[in-house]
Amino acid sequence: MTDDAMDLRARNKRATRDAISNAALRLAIEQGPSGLALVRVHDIASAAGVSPRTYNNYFSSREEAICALQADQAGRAGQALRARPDDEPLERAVVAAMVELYTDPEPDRAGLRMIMSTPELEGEALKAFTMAEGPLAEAIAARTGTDPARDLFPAVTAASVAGAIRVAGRHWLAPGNTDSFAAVLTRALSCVFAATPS
Amino acid sequence: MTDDAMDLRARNKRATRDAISNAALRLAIEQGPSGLALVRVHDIASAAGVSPRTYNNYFSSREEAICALQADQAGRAGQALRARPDDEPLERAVVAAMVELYTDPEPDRAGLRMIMSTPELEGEALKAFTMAEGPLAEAIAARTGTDPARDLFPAVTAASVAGAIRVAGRHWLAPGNTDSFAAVLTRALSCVFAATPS
DNA sequence: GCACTTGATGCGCGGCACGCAAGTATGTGG
DNA sequence: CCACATACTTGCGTGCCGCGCATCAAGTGC
Repeated sequence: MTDDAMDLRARNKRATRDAISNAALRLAIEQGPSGLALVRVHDIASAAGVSPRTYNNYFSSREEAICALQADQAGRAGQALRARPDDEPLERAVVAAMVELYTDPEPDRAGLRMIMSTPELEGEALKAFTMAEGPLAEAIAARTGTDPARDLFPAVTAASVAGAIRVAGRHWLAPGNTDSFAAVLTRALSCVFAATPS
Repeated sequence: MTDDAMDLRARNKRATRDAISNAALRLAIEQGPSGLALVRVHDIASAAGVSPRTYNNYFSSREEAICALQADQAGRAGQALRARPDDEPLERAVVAAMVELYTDPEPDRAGLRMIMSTPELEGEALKAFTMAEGPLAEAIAARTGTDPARDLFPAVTAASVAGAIRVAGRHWLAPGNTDSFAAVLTRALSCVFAATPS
């Protein structure tokens, strides 16, 4: 899973991918939410030290490039839950897995704010989040011993968890908030498992 | 709210908007999920009896045009919940409101399948769904008497409800399913309010 | 070292979003 | 009934983008 576990080709590929994605996010943050249109593909590519043509060998839209890191992280949700001990009850396992996933490291406020305050980027991030629901639902089903094909519980819970993470992010970004993301996330997730106001 | 409640200008505007959006959806269905790229703006416009330039006075992307109907419907979620009697308990009110919203009329299988099996359209629909969560959260907060600024419950629940509707849609489209959408939707929503497998 | 695989790049085409400036239909006051 | 104000439609031009194709270079296995 680490760099030296893959051959040179794979490492270079990941390196350029990360370079492009980091450059895209950085430029987007510099321009601010209102200036997304000013972030040209050419700028991203040259900031990443790569040709424009190469840029879209990796991404087919600016939004995709900017949100790639978020997408990768969300994609690990399923495996994060599976990594919890089998005998842990669902709620505890979900909270622990998601807190671990989103606390290492603490999310970048500027990047998250940029994404969540730009409709086009939010849409892209949303897509990534939703893609992650499938594996997460399977992990939940495996843990609860339910059949995803017949029972809607795993899928609905996965969607709820994803939604809670989004809500937590939004609340964490709210002006004047001082709590750690882990704290907010825990509060949000507790709402999923308790149908009454906290 | 009905047609004759607005002046001619507004009625014409809505008429062309609907014409464009219907044409877009129809053409998309004809081409199927894999052929979205073949649905040109020019085709949509001429099918709607309007110039290409007018098309993007209303929509700035094919996806937006195709998903406009879904988006409008989702946007009514908040008001649908507010329309329920004040003394109705939350779960009952939510289920009733959403079933009413999504059963008049029964969703179009072809359109829904088209959208949910095309990543780009799914992303657009997702965005529309998420936009509707805000008003829905406010309606939930008003009903439960909680403060949306301090308590995450309304927002998380709104997100969960939206997620449940999506899951219901996906399950309803699954091959071999014979239940009505209302039935599936009710089952999915019940998962939101019960943290244990049904 | 050599043939093969795979990623990077340059070029060109078709398409799209959108600003701008008429042209035209709709609503209003005299 | 008519002129004026409003705002929707349309054509045109511009700049940017996604992507197929052919080529080149770096990496890999024998």
